[in-house]
Amino acid sequence: MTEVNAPVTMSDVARAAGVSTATVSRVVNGHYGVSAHTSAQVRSAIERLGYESSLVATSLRRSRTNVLGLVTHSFQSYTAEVLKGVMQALTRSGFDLIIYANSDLYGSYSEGWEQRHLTRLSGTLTDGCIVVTPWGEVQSRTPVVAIDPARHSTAPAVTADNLAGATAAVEHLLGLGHRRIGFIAGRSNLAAAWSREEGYRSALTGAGVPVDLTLIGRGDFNPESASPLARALLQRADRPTAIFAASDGMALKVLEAAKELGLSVPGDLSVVGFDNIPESALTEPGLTTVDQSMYQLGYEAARMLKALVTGEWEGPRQMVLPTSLVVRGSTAPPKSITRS
Amino acid sequence: MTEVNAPVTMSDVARAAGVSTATVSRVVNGHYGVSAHTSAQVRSAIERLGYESSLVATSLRRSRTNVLGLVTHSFQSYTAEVLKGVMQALTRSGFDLIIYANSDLYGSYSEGWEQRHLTRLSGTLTDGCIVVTPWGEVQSRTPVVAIDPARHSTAPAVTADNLAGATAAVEHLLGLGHRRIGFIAGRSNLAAAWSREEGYRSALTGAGVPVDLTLIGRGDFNPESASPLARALLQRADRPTAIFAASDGMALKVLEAAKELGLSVPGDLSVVGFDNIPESALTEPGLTTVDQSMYQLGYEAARMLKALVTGEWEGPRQMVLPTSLVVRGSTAPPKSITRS
DNA sequence: TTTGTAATCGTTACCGGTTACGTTGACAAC
DNA sequence: GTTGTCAACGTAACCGGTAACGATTACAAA
Repeated sequence: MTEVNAPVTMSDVARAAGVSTATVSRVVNGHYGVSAHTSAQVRSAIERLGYESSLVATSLRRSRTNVLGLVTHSFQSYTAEVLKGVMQALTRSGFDLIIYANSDLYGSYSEGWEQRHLTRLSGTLTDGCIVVTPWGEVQSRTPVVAIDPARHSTAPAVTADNLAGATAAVEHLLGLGHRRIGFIAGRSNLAAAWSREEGYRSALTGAGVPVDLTLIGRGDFNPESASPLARALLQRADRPTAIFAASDGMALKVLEAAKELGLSVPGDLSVVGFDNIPESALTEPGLTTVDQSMYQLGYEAARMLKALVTGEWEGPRQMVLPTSLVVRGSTAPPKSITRS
Repeated sequence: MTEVNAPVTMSDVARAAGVSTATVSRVVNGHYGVSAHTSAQVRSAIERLGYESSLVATSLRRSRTNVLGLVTHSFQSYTAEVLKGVMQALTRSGFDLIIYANSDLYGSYSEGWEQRHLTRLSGTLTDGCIVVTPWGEVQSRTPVVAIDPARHSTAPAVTADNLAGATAAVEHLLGLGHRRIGFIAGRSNLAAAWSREEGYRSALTGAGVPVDLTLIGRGDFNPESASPLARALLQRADRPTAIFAASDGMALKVLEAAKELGLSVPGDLSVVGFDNIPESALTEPGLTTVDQSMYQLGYEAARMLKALVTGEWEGPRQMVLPTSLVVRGSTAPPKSITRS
């Protein structure tokens, strides 16, 4: 890297080409009203000086920047998968992507981060934003698409079919013969968390198993939040024979807790997660989970945002993507039951 | 989301509080020269209107923004792992992160992308940048740390010990009894690609095995580039008994090609990769590879950049992190050899 | 030759902040 | 009473671009 103290600006180019900055601007943006000769002069000066327009200055003055934003609270496996999908959807679209992530100055779960980030970017920098797991409603001058939105949100959003997924997961456990099934919930203001709990409840009810509130632990999707909850459930005299966690990150902590307590999985305890993050396939045994294709979520969100920005979107503004159960080694019939 | 057409600006706050924008700015930035009473007035107005400073406007005028940048050419597993490390290092550091990725308008491998991105950001938006796998030297007003830099670069950089890793990988194959070992190289202008090839050569030479240039395929780290090369190697009459690919992405394509040609791994062919991306553990059989902790690369790069920006860096400006061989199911002794 | 029109290009206000500088007024020292 | 000092605040220039508008010129038509 070479340190350069004087960045080359548009007026440098203008001076070198012997024209005004307005003309340079016209050349750069391909606007009407520049003679071929002048244009060539300017282009040559740009080339010679290595000029590149400042994203900041441009976006301050202009409404359209051809940059889409993505704001996220933290950066984990989930986010990474989403990002891959977003990038795929944006390839050769003419839109660049800016991802903004904060350094958590206000603490891990400071409310309103999505609004703060959004305001800082959306003022001018980006033409629209994707918000990953927002906590509430947000305001913005430019279109916003949420991935895993807050409950009761009517804003554009892409989400997985959490209800069906959770139902399938619990029905899988019921089918294996489990009746005492614990649940570790996610942050309740997220629609995803709510739907997954709803799936858990309806599957039980559908099978004629009463919902035991003491078997429900209140986590917040943060893996660490699951450890004490899992331990509490597993140290009960009448411990559940299976635990369904609302996210893989939390499910992995359940596996950890079981190991610490000397319980074998799936012998003494079956565990099911939700998300199908890459890590869930690497545990021993592999984690049975619900796949929600975070890649697909990102891809569809980006596609929708792109179209909203250009004003071409015609489909529904809320999209639900299918989920599927992935059965791995962490689930088996409970010991006390012998299935035919 | 609610669409709002008038974003609240600093002058809105100033008007509401009955002061000038200069005073608001002083309050926001905690500068000297505002009475407690006025300050309270302004703060109240900010709260009431929900004002948030525009990152763009601020960075245009100011030199310091407390935002670090990361520019990358594409977004794959490798990048995602790096990002996790970067975010970890930046947690509670007071620096936010902006990731800039382009949409590939100029084609997948347009030269000079890193300089273009950097110039657009570094003008003002960021205090410094991490560049992931740059193709050449870059110029910038602000500090730049490269991850996997170009060859012969003397700029600040973090890289894995590619030479040792590649040597270990090939020695592993040699130890299993392989003698005809193919190699699929990476993009040669990257130092990483060069070192990995150097490791391949020196391991062979060290074992008294002559380097057969026809066994070396020239890839570019792009997974797709490996497919035809792998097929070419495997369709030879005297096909190699093992292939070492300079990246996991390419190694996975070798596995694919082998499968298509009806070759069993590791029975007919051993395969070794480099990187240890999550996917490499999920294949059947698992891919033997060299772990380079991309997480660690990101973490250290961010740590270095942070210190360079604040002027506190004292260590060496080029850092090499250790690698380790991860043996999985894709390597075994060649069929013709029986080891004692 | 005069006039109209369109092409070309410069001037300037502006985007939303920051900051150098100037102004005001309160208070203390002379 | 005058002067000096300093805190508190406003004014205006500025960052690097964009775009509305006005000015200039060339060329064709009258």
